[in-house]
Amino acid sequence: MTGKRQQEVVGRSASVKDVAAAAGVSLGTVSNVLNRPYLVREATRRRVEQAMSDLGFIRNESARQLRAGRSRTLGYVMLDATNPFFTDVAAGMEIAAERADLTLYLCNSDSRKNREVMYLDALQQQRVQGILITPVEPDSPQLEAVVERGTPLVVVDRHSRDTDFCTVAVDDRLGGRLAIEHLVDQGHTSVAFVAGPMSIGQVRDRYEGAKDAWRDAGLPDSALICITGSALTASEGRSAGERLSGLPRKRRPTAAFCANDLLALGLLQNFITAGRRVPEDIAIVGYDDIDFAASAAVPLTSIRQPRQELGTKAAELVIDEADNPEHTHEHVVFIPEIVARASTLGLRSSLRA
Amino acid sequence: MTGKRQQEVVGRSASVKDVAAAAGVSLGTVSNVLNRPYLVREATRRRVEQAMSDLGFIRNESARQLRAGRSRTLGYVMLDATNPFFTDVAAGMEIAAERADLTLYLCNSDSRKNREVMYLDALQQQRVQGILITPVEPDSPQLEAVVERGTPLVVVDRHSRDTDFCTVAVDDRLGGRLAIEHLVDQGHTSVAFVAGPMSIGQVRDRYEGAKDAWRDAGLPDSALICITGSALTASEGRSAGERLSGLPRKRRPTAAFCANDLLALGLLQNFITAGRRVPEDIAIVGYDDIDFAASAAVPLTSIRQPRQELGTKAAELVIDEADNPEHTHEHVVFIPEIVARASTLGLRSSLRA
DNA sequence: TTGTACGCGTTATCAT
DNA sequence: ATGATAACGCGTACAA
Repeated sequence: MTGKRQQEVVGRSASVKDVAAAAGVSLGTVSNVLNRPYLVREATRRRVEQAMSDLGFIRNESARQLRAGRSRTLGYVMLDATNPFFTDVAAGMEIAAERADLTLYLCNSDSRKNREVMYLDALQQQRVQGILITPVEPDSPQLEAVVERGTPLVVVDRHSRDTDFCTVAVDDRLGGRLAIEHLVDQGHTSVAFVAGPMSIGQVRDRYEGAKDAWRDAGLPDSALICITGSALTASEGRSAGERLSGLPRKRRPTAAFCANDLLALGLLQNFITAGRRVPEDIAIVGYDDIDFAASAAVPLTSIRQPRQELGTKAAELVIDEADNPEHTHEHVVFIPEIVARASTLGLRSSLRA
Repeated sequence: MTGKRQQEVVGRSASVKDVAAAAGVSLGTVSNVLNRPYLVREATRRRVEQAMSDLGFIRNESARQLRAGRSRTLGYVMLDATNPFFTDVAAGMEIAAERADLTLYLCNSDSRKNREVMYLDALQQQRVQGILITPVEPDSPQLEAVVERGTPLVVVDRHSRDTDFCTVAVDDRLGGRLAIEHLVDQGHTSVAFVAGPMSIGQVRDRYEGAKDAWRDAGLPDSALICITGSALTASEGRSAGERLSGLPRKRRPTAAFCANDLLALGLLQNFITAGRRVPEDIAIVGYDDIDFAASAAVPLTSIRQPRQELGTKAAELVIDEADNPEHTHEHVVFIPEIVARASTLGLRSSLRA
């Protein structure tokens, strides 16, 4: 009954040393209770555990890590935490992390290069076990530097020319193809591709896939028009709607394929406000199949990407790279699928569904 | 030119010791270059910096922290990373964190108590400088334990009976009042409150505020009906729509106030699909003013909460608690405001706007 | 201006 | 079964 201390007052939290003193055992024994409890006699163990709870003892991860040389955490540097797509990807990573008993920290670069670099530094300084990232720019020296320093790294939802790390992405070219094939199936012979910014690699890939399918259907290039914009947002979708409405009736497409769902939802809103009917006046296909696509005023046909699987696979790959000495880099490409809803389905077709 | 080493092969990354050897200086000099560069001669400093970059040296945060006793990071345990409201709050925190030169890690509890506890543990083990949290349950022993152990803690977007930590929230009662006052202004005398789960404290507060305003307007309690559901989601909103439509025409309210925007958007979708007009057949007010509210098929009137300011203030409070010995706990309550849009504004009113 | 020795909390090894 | 001690990488006081 003599060893008890209440040194919380000092501010510095209790260490194994304090626990040892409180329990009247040596420091090594406390360590054994923590790491190899089977080596410690029942009674002793209980005494130590009691002391730990009395003192509010919490292991110091820094000290463990300094000793062990590696940490028990993963970090995901995400491009945009407010985009549902990426939070769903993150949710997939959490599944794999939990399974491997690892902690996952989310870092939001907000598409800003300097923030991305800052988080990359912080994670490396913490000696995290692995870094997942959807980078602002997939071919950057900073990513190269991370792998050179030996931190397992996986690039998510982006392709890269770099082969020194794993990548996990979705086949955007196929996604574009699926969208157009569906519209062609529905009888459309004049379609607009609402692109957003063509500077984004994925947008270009989706467009390429769309063109492939268009040609395969034997339709003329001139009947697949491309409308570009400055961002992948709903407001850009609305202004794309203005531009479509401005076209002379003869040249106006009967369908639009949008590079993502936000564009598609903006477009939809614009048409409905203008008194047009979807899909009768214009059919719309989005991309990503975010949750809101299904609950839009007219439920949206969209290209679904396996967001969660994307995250899970990516996390599994970093973990493998960290654990498995035989690890070899993989470039995983997932297959998107089309989810057909009212925004493209006429009455006849929906009877089939 | 003799000291250079390439011991990256070993896997263990370069330490100050390696840098010192490579630069041909002592370990203390390297430390000075890092922490008090002004003490080091220009030429020496450059040599050391060169060595650091040659070796890809990265400071070991664990070692620093072990020495310093405190870390340079903050953690936010968020209730639901896929809810735009919380990601906006997080964005606000990032502003304050960046300003204080701190790193912010996001942790997603996904409304699961066990995950929340896991992250709380992890953050404490890392000895983070402070913890921000929107808890599953604001009055839990786990939160109490965190503050007892001396980690600065701020509860975000929740009230708590506990006074041992700061809280930052929004006046939900006032929000409810604003919504109803607006509807009464528009001439409505029969309104539905679409609640979702009444078990959530905030939903109850909003309802209370609504009732206050209703009575103040001299309207009978019976004309403000309450429709409950199991979640704050779009699909619950749709089924609330079904129930409203099922009411006999005489008892059917002319307006609905929804406990959040997702409910409101679901309700809106249901009515539009059924061929009803908003606001002519039914006016709708949402809550949160998420970005999508403005770009819905009928732009949604909503109660805006200062999401970002909420986050910034919360982060400032943890930082203060960590830095300032004079810190006293605050319970900050922000004021919501109404954003009137087409879903409640008839033609006459919009002329005024 | 530069070099040296010590301690932070934990863990593994060795000795008892 | 338990106790003593050296290391992990860094920062700091102090000595040179």
